[in-house]
Amino acid sequence: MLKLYNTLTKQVEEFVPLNPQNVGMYICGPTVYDYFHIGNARTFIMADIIRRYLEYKGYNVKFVMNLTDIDDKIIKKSIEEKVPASDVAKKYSEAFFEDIKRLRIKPATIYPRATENIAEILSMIKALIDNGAAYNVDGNVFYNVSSFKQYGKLSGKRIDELEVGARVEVMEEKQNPLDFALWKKSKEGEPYWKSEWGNGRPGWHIECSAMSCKHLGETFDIHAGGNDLIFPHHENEIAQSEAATKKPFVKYWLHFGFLNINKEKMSKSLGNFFTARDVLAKYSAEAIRLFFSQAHYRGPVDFNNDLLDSAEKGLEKLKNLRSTIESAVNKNKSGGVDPGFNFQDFEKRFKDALDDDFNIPQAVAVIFDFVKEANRTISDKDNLQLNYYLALKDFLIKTADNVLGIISFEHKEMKSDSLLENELIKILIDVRLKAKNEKNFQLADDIRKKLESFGITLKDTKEGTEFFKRD
RNA sequence: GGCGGCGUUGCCAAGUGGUCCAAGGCGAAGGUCUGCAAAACCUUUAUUCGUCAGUUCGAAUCUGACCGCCGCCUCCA
Repeated sequence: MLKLYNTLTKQVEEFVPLNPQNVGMYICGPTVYDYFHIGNARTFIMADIIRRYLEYKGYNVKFVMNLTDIDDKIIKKSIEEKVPASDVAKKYSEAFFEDIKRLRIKPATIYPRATENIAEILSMIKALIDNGAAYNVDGNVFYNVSSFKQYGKLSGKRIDELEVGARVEVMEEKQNPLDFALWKKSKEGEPYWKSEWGNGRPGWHIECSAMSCKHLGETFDIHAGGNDLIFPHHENEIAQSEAATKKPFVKYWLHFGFLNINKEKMSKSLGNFFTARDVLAKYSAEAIRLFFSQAHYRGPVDFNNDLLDSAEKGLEKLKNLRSTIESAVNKNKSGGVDPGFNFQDFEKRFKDALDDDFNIPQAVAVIFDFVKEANRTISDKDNLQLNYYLALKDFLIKTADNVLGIISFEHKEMKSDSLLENELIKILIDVRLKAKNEKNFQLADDIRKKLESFGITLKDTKEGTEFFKRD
């Protein structure tokens, strides 16, 4: 039974989807005005693992991630770069898709964009006005926060306390400083869409309400995002959606902890800003995923190169076992003994960990325990049956590959090995063997060292020399 | 000022009342195997969970105080 922490109730609750088979999940995607950063990557990866785990459990997940492709930051960039806002959005949307692919993030079921859903947005704004939750002031439409009695139920904030803070933008037109824009009147030269209130563009919060409703319905199961979105973004989404539909918006709210650099918030002004691309240039997607998987999704995480190095190193254990499995499978020997390995137990521990509010670090620990146990069995007995190796592979594909995404079997297999290259390596291995037999260890070691520098590792075993290529 | 989070071994980090004298990863030390390696395996590496006081038969886990760190309250994953 899956339990998860719900920000709305501040409690760990049993997960009961609205429909027993199908789960609707929405995550706030990027504003496409720049490359996304490593903190965004954490959110996307955590959401990805949660989604994959729900699928592992047999749910049919409809996973919706929006792209905010029109907003102030995009307009600002378009002015700076003297290109249309749509070009900025196009460029960074494409970069976004490249990056998430490299991070091995499974594509969403659908990626709705704000600019492609203006009609839905307008009709929701209209419904809000009709319901007395919004008002138009000279082409700007605002949400009337005081009209929604439950405003603050997600973030635990109270309207009267917020007003005292006096840090909210002062705008003459607003009835209440906390009211937020649903529709922004366009200024000269800005992109706009026509509406009954005049030319303008949608406010930030409304697109998520409108698009989640369109694709997941008025009430859906899971809404996720970074911690900082709790207020005001998600609070506003609730206010908009529930005032428009008069129905509960979301059943479970999931929020991810922040990524810090040396305990400080990452920001461009502090100069400690890393895009996901920067990090991918130095580290593998699997290492990045493993690194994030070793901390609980709700807590903060500190990011630096040493930690990524550790993760990359830890991955070696997994990759080495993969190599062992693959060379055993390739040999395809018949006979051998069945070590009586308890796969069910590991699978149960893996499930129990993730059922407990997605305790991904615990699930990773189970994987490493599994690796150790598998290696122990292999080093104990040298005549193991093929089925055993296939079962090891099957387990790792189901868990570490398909759910966590920290190792890939498919990728390895698809890597096109040149026949010529392999034959040449075999010749070198033969030469080295002769050298070894003649006790010419210097030559033998030299060959091994040279091959190593091309990423080819030789391993002497009882059954001869094997070689592995690093990814 | 309001709301929330955090402080566990050399580093990262899970655990939130007994089965924990605390998982897993990295690092370190010794050993097995090997011509030497690599990989793997074995052993060791927190009598202790920010501090103090309390509740309890029993606490890293609950309560209180204190110290330290951080986030949100404004665009932000």
